Amino acid sequence: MATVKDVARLAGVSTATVSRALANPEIVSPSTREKVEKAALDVGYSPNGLARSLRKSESKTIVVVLPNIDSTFFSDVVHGIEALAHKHGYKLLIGDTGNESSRIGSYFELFESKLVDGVLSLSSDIPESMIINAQGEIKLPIVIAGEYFSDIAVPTVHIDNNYSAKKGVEYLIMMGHHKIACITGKIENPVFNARTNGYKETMKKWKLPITESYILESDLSFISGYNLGRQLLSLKNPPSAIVCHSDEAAIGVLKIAREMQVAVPSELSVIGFDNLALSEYCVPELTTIHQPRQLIGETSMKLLLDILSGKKPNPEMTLPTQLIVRESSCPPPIDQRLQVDL
Amino acid sequence: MATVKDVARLAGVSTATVSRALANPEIVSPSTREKVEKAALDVGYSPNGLARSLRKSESKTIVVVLPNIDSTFFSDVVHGIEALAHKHGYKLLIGDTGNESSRIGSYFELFESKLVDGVLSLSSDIPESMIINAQGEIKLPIVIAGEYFSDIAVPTVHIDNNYSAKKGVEYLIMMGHHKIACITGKIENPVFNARTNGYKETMKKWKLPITESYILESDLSFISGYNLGRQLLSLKNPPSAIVCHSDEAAIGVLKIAREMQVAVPSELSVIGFDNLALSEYCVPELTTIHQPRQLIGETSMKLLLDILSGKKPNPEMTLPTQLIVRESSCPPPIDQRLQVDL
DNA sequence: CTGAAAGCGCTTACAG
DNA sequence: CTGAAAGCGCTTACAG
Repeated sequence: MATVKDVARLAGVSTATVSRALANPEIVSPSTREKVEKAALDVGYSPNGLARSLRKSESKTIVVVLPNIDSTFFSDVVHGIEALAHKHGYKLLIGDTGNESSRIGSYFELFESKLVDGVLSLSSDIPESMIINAQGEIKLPIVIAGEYFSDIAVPTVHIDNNYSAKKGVEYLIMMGHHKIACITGKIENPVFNARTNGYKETMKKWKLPITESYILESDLSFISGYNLGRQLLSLKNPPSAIVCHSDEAAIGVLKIAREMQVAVPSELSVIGFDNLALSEYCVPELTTIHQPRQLIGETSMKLLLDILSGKKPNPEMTLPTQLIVRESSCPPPIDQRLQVDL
Repeated sequence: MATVKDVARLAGVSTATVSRALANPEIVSPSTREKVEKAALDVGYSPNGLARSLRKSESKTIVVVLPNIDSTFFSDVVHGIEALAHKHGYKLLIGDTGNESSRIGSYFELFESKLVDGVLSLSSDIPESMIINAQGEIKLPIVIAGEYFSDIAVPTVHIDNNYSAKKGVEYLIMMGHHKIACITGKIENPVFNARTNGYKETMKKWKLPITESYILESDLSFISGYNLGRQLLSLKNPPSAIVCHSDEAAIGVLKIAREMQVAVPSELSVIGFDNLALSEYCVPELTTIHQPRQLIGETSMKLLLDILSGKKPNPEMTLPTQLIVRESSCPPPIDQRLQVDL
């Protein structure tokens, strides 16, 4: 491979001039610029990015830590990140943890290794020690997309998970539901913890009982929704509504309901979360909470870009969600309806 | 940041010894090894990956070029790649082209820049000039997951798209269908070209007419399936079956059929392609062609790993597909049935 | 506007 | 088993 040296020799200038002519054409004379450009072309020069990064101490790369690249949710967010990153000349390294938090550490280490300039984490269950040094300061450029609770203001982009979850439950209660079950994610994940609290707080607010057998943890996949849906519908006192903290789980519930001949929505209301494209294509179409996935990605990347360029970023950005009412929800059967005093 | 120099000073050895003690512990004396390890810990040493890569001329990174990270199909393949790459110490750079082939070039250039050791392309419409040099040789470690037609044997991992498409059409014909439409992808993409040929060849083989208005190009999204499905069902002579070259498009067809009150499968059979998880969760459950997505990813990565380690790889690997019969297909109404002489 | 020189941090023949 | 030295390919103060 050709190097600056080869170009310099052919153009009859120093390597310093080659470097300048290629990086800052305006600071060399037009005639040398031309000579260098021609020589670079002739020898088929292409700069060694490793050497450049080593010298400049910047890799122009960031790592996206994500729990699971399979998930439509995350790939949409990554798409948003990618769009903005590319525009600013940043490359993206995949930091898939396969849902094992043990692998998170190795991706954070890429920063110490100078292989990435920063971390954009879509995982929110990160040990504090990875982010904060002994003096209690943030030790690397990082933005977290998701909930993160800490004494230190780590820049975070998220939706209001608590409030969004409440909206769904409240909507059901307004229609007269009171036997409302909840299929959520791993409760140690701050995102699902917040949503589950939203569910509980709303039930409490309306003086509705919180039944343990109505609150189910899962991985929020199709199959989990399917299995836990069966579990709920087999209860001697089954719910009249199920809120799911993912669209996939909700669609799993839709399927088992059909198999068990429980009519949705007339006998059972089902609500999802995310508003994935497919939520509009299932039967019945899914009522769900819309999350601006691509915007979450873009906004996180924008924040990280700010940090990287030395600006003080907003420490926290909350993006709006929206309840999308479609066909999978309606008031419960008359005999199960709750009279709410407004 | 601490460097080898700092460790060397503290341990009282040379930088060469530090490097050896850390990379090949067995070639230094136990006592020095211990000193170095302790010193490294004390100063908080972490090796500079850029310097190492520059020196060793390998980045331990490969770029995954993919048309569209949003797509469930591709993210499953990437998942397979990731699993194996991680095991062998390789990092993955995202090369999302956002369906614009113009962006492919910049990802291939990462190899010249020494930023990646090879390319794993999930895009198959790559200009030959990016792969082959003036002497007609492959100029970089590359594996293509998908169809690639060339005089040069570029290592390729794929399914038999032509044959797989045929299986679906033949299955419909066996049941008596003859008015079979086809919603495919961009025909300039070799993958969809092969599938469409499979469709046409099967029709021809059974002496069935190939109707231009029955063959529709699209981006294979939900919405395209929905729109093109309407177009087909509005024809004065509508098809009794539609084969779609993605599950999403098939699910779009399912939706418009429902809205137009065309019963699936009794009045219309629908077949998808890919066997995404959701194909089992739609209504009716989708008959489709299974593709081993994760295996495609793993196999491609394995091939690339072989190339990277100097082995001659299999130039081409064809992975099996499978027709999965579910609820969305059945024989056509009696009056539309074709009598096939076997 | 240009060149000589230093240096980013590592690894590896070479010599002992 | 260990050290001195070179070098990967670039960029950038410094001096002119």
